[in-house]
Order: sequence, then C-alpha cells, then structure tokens
Amino acid sequence: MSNLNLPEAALSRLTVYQRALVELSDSGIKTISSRELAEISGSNEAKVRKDLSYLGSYGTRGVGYDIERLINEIGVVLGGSQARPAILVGIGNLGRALSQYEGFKVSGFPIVGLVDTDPDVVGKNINGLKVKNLDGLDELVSETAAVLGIVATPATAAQEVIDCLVKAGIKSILNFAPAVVDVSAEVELRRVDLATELQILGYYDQLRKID
Amino acid sequence: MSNLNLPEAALSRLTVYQRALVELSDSGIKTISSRELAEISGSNEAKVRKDLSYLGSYGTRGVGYDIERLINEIGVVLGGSQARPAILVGIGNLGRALSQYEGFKVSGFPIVGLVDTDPDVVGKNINGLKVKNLDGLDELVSETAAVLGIVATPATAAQEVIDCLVKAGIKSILNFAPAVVDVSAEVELRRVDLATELQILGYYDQLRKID
DNA sequence: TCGTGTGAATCACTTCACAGCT
DNA sequence: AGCTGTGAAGTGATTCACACGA
Repeated sequence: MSNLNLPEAALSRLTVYQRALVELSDSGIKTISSRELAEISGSNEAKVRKDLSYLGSYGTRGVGYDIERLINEIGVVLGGSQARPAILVGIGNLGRALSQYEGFKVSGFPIVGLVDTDPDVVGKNINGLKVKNLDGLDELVSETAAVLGIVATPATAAQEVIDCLVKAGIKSILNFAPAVVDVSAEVELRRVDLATELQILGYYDQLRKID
Repeated sequence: MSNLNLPEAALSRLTVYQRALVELSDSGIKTISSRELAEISGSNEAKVRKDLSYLGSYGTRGVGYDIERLINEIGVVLGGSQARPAILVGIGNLGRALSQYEGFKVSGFPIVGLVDTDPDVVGKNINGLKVKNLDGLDELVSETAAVLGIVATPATAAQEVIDCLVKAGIKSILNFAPAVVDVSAEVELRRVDLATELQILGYYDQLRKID
C-alpha cells in the first residue's frame, strides 16, 4: 500500500479538499461531483479528478464521490488522525504567539515542549509548559516522544537549533525563521516565510501603480 | 520599465537572494558569483543566473555580480523600501501574536490598525493600537493609508472580512485563516496555511514509517 | 445523460550546455 | 581562464478532451 507517487502540489490540495469535505459531511451531504468540490475548494474539476485519482478510483461515473469514503481515503494517505507531539524552539514574539495557537493541536500536532536559549526565558511557565534550555533537548524529545520541531528563532540561530533537533531524532521541521538551512535528505523541512510572502505582495502592489 | 515577466518562482527566490546579499554587503564583500550566491541561498547556479537575468544583465563575465548594484536592482523590482501600512483583522491568539511580530515592520509593512468584531476585544489597547470595529474599516483605511490587509480570523469569518477589506480599497491581502476565499482578479491574495504545512509534514512522517 | 478516469497536449519551471565578454 | 547570459532540452504540473461505466 501507499506507493502512490503523489505530486506535492496534489498533496497540498488534498488537505484543502479534506477540510471542505468534513464541513460538507457535517451538514449531512452524502456525495459531491468534482465540479462542486472544485468550486468550494478554489480548484478546478480536472485537477480535482486527477488529484483524487492518485488515491484510487473512488468515484462513481454519472454520480460523483461518496463524501465519507473520500474523507476516509484522504485521511489514510495523510497519515490518519494520530497525534504527533511537537516541540517549539524560540520563544520570542512569534514563538510565544505560536505557543498559544490552537491550530497545532487541532491539526494533530500538540505542542508538548518549549525551548529557548535566553536565560531570562528558560524556566518560565508559558501556557502550562516550562521553557527548557536547548541543552535539554535530547531528554525532552525522548520524554515527550516528539516528532515535529517548530522553529521560531531569529535567522542567525536557525541552523544551530535545527542541527540540535535533528541530532535529537526529529525528522519533521517547520521553520519560521527567515534563513536558509541545510539538512540531510531524510529530514523533511518546510519553511513558512512571512517576509517573502510580504515582499511578493509588495511586488504586485508596485506593479499596479506602474501600469 | 518593469514589463519583466517575472515568474512567481523566481520572484520568491529573489527575496531570498536579497536578504543574503544584504548580509554579504554588511560584512564588506563587494562581488559574488552565481555559484556562491546559489550556495548561500539554497539554490543552484543556473537558477540564480536565470533569475537575475530577468532583472537585466547586471553581471560581469569572468567576475560575477556587484553586490550593491544587485541589492539595488532587486530592491527596485520588489517595490523599493517604501513603507506600506497594514491593517490586521482578527485579534485572537494568532492575531495577537502577529500584532507583536516585528517582522512586518522590518519588511516594510508596519501594522497601523487592529480590527475585530468581538465586543470584548474592540476598544482594547494592544501594542499601542486601539482595536476598532469592522464597521470602522473604511475610515481606518483612509486615515492610515493602509494598503495591506492581514487576516487572522477564524475560517468562517474570512470571506466576510476580506470582502470588507476589498470594499475599503485594500488590494493586497495576506490570509492566515484556513479558508478558501473568493476575490476579484485585481486583488492579490496570498495564503499562509499552517494546517496544510503540518499535514504535509504528517504525510512524509507517515511515509517514513511505511517504507 | 452525467460525471469519472485518463491518455495526450499544453504550459511553466528547471537544468543543460555553450557562445561570448572581460 | 572564468563566469555570465541565454537558447534548447528536459521535467513536472495543469488542462483538455473524450471513452467509458452507472
């Protein structure tokens, strides 16, 4: 099972379909066509069909897709609903914010540990968790069985922190620091680069003024 | 000028080069080759040369690129360093967090207004700004000359809030709400979808366990 | 008849490879 | 000799278009 060679673009859309389908299911709807699903998830029908076809042929010609079944199949591919504990490193403005963000728990990544290097921050209690020092990372990871690292440090610290996370056995990392970071191939690192997003918006804003 | 048909992928990398170049410039380095720039910005030399060639031919064969000049040229394309005031809508956990995040100001998008609909939050002072009601948006936009809207509301409110922003004249929107939103073509809307990022990490985490 | 599933065509981005400038 | 700039080739994703099953 699961030798589906899912293109990353399709994967990211499947998560959006999933959310839309759960909402539909909650309101009692049973089936949906690719056109309708495209409509509510900002995609298009050909893409929806191709994306869903990576999972197998779960639609019915002339009818559409069974919503429950689709939710289930996408769920299996996305790794089910098992919780994956996460450790957050870097308790500055953004880190503090993220530590309170419910979205992580809701998505199945509850934050179970906080880490910083600043002696003024280490030892503080935030949101019911005591901030640990970076030295204690290995221990913290094994105690909490964490599998995800969330990095919200300044750019300058990101590489060191991420090296530590990898050394402690973490293989999935979400990096908010605006830094280029090297990791070995078996580590999956994703960046959320707010500065880049803003600059892209700035570019288009400027274009509007030119034409 | 500026009918460069910059592919979005290149645009997003240019922002990364820009940051790397500013750092190099600060440490007194004058020129750089495409290979070196690729190295420090996690790209590759062919891509760097192609990306930079969209700006014009600013390199010197046999030598490389003049760092100051490149910073300048990229700066022009990205819309210079003019400040673009931003309004943040949705003062929940994430919104409060974002309101304190220095990165917006640093990137040239200082937050100049806060908006929420919850009567318990409206009127509160956060970070030196008084939270306004959604009804006061038009006025707030014209008073502050805001050009960017940052949306950190729950998914259910996102469409309504974004409609209001557009009606108030905002054409650049950064949406943190995990919702699909319709906007007219002249509005540039970018999503930061943490839930999707997490689920993609979950997918790869699961794959590791299967093989 | 309707809507899926999927090869084929198209489009967008990346990488190659080399001519040409310094 | 070294490194840019860029057509051409390659790769990957999107869209088209239609055969087929319900």
